Amino acid sequence: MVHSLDRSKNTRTTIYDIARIASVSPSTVSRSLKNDTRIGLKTREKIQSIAEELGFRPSRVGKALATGRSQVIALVITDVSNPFFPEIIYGVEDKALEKDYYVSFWNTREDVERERRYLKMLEKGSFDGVILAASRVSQRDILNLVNRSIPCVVMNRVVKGIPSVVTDSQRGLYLATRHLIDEGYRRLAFFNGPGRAYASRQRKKGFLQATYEAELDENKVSVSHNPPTHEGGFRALMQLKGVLPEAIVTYDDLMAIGVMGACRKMGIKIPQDLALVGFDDISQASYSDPPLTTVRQPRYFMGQVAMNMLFDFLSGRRLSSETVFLQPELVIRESCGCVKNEKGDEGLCPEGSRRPGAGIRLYPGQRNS
Amino acid sequence: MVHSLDRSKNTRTTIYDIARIASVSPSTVSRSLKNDTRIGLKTREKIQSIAEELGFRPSRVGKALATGRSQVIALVITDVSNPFFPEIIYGVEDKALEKDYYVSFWNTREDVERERRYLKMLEKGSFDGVILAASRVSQRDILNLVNRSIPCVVMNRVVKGIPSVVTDSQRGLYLATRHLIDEGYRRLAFFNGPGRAYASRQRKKGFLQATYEAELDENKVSVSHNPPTHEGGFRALMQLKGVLPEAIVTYDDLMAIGVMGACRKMGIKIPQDLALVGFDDISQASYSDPPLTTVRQPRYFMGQVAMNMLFDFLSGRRLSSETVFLQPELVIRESCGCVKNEKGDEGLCPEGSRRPGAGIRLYPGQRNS
DNA sequence: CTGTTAGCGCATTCAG
DNA sequence: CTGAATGCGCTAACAG
Repeated sequence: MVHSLDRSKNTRTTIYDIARIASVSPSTVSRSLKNDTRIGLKTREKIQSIAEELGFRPSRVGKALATGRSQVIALVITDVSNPFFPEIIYGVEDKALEKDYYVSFWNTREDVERERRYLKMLEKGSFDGVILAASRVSQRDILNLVNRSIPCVVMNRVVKGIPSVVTDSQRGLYLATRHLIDEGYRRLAFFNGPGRAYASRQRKKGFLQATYEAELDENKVSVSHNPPTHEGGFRALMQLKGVLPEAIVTYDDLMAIGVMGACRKMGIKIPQDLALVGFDDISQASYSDPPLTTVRQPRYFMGQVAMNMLFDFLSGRRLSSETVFLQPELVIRESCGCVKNEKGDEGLCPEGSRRPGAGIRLYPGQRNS
Repeated sequence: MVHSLDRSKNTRTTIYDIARIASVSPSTVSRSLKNDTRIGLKTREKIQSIAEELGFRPSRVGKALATGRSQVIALVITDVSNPFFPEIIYGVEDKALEKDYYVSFWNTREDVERERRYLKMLEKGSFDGVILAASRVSQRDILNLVNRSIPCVVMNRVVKGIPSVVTDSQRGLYLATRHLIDEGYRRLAFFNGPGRAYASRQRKKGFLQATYEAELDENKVSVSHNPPTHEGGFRALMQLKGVLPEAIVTYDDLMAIGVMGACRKMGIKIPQDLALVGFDDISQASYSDPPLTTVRQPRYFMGQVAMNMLFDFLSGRRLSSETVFLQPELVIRESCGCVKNEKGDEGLCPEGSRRPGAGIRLYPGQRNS
């Protein structure tokens, strides 16, 4: 069926075009396309089929102007090249797309000034909300943003008064340290991240908690602060003085991989001479040499949770500022020395072992699919 | 100075508010804020200062509806976790932000169906243009998208009739292979990527060109096709039969790193037993063990160029469908065995060596900053 | 140099 | 069950 509509040039088809063809009013079209039951079934179907036929795509911009909602949220991260983020991004994206939302990324590149500039652009911008997946600015800056009335959820950090989703990394580090102690290691070092950051403080607590509990000799336990990067780990190991620890836990996997590099250079064998445990379970962790024992954060799930919280916020369903804690999980591979590599398949990445968010169930009403 | 404006609640300040306060018409405000010289300097400044004072942020949505431009472009990539993309993304982003454009990412995750779905969402959507930084769909699909009248630029691939920006990877592979031959290697293997892809065909040509030129014994030269991943490289090496080549060139750095893993496992020493050259110069290449010799693509610059081409397109300045070829550069490190590591500083990432787009100057009117 | 007016595409009262 | 009218915030053509 061909309608007498001028689709000749670049002019987009609107609900008015459809209205004209269907001999109804634009509002009827608008309602029908949303399947509003107030419109008779016949008209509704008729209109929908016409829309289909014309390949009608509603203008998000028109809609945005009318509703005051752009259906776009902003996701602030530090750096797309950081392997920590992809899974978080996918979690956010998948949830967003389910509700026909888009996500726009903002890479601060670890630059506080840049982040501050971005936040300024975001406030009262065209975004319905913001997820700060990694933020280095002060709490004040964040609260400022929020007071400018843009809904916001933060991740990997707790900001009072703002909904947050974090992994309980104190517990994560406790688990890792405890495991090492159980395996008989006594001389332990924790290569922590930058001192002031929320996660660093939590992880340090977890580390110390485990060592205190086991009543380890304080002289055999050390904590240092380093950049949370490959190079940070490399340097930290090279700069060790005195006796080599029996085991090292690092703030994140990138550092652990840096430590591995340094050990290769120094002729230190992992895990024979040194046990090593990381944090995050980035994908490289499973094909490093040896495969890295680490503490997994349920990143994909975290992304989903954050997006859901933002949706709740947007729909006014929940204006709470609760913090959601997700549980980490110790992933034992070979670098901690308590698993023998008999099958000899290290180096290949066991897909099954990194199902996003597997086994975590803490956020009320959430399920892992 | 305090104006009698009700800023009590969530209602955003508009040009009408400013107009009222300044006792001018909205259009005067609109013009003044764009610094339109038709408006008297005094009024302009007065209005600008009022806007400033009120913290006025123009609504992109209103503007979009009025102008038919959303100031958002879509960037289609396969996977944020692929280290190939970050620099491209930054190039696009930086250029976009300069002109107050936002970029929205679309991760196809190497899934052709997903990509097709995305392209459908993009057509006539709320985007001013699309950059396909990595596309796996057919040319037809792409041309379809474009015919739906959304400006489009493709990268890393040449599509007839569409502006493209690609690295001359035939030349890249020629340079790599030629270098190995010059260094005396004669038994060469090329671990290529998937056979059908544009880049694979080009790179294979470059490899063969160099081997023909040097009149290498055909029996000592081999090409295989593999997934362009860490695992693809790992597997390719494990599956080698017969005599180990003296040197291997891989389709990309990820594969090369996979090869390194396999070699460690097999007790093959690089570069003593085997020379290795990658492609791309991802950041890991400089801190692998040993540091990887590779062919650098000017990715940051490519991103900038693509964004600029899209802008040209949008402003109607150039509707050409030219293909821009950028020149690759051979980056010699240690894995090819022609540089001795005397300083012993491998493992650290030499920042200076990866300045984005350094030294490339091929796109007319472009400069590297 | 500045104001008036009329949309851009859609959602949403309020009527009927 | 449906239509008319209005407005979201801004731009731009047309008048002065």
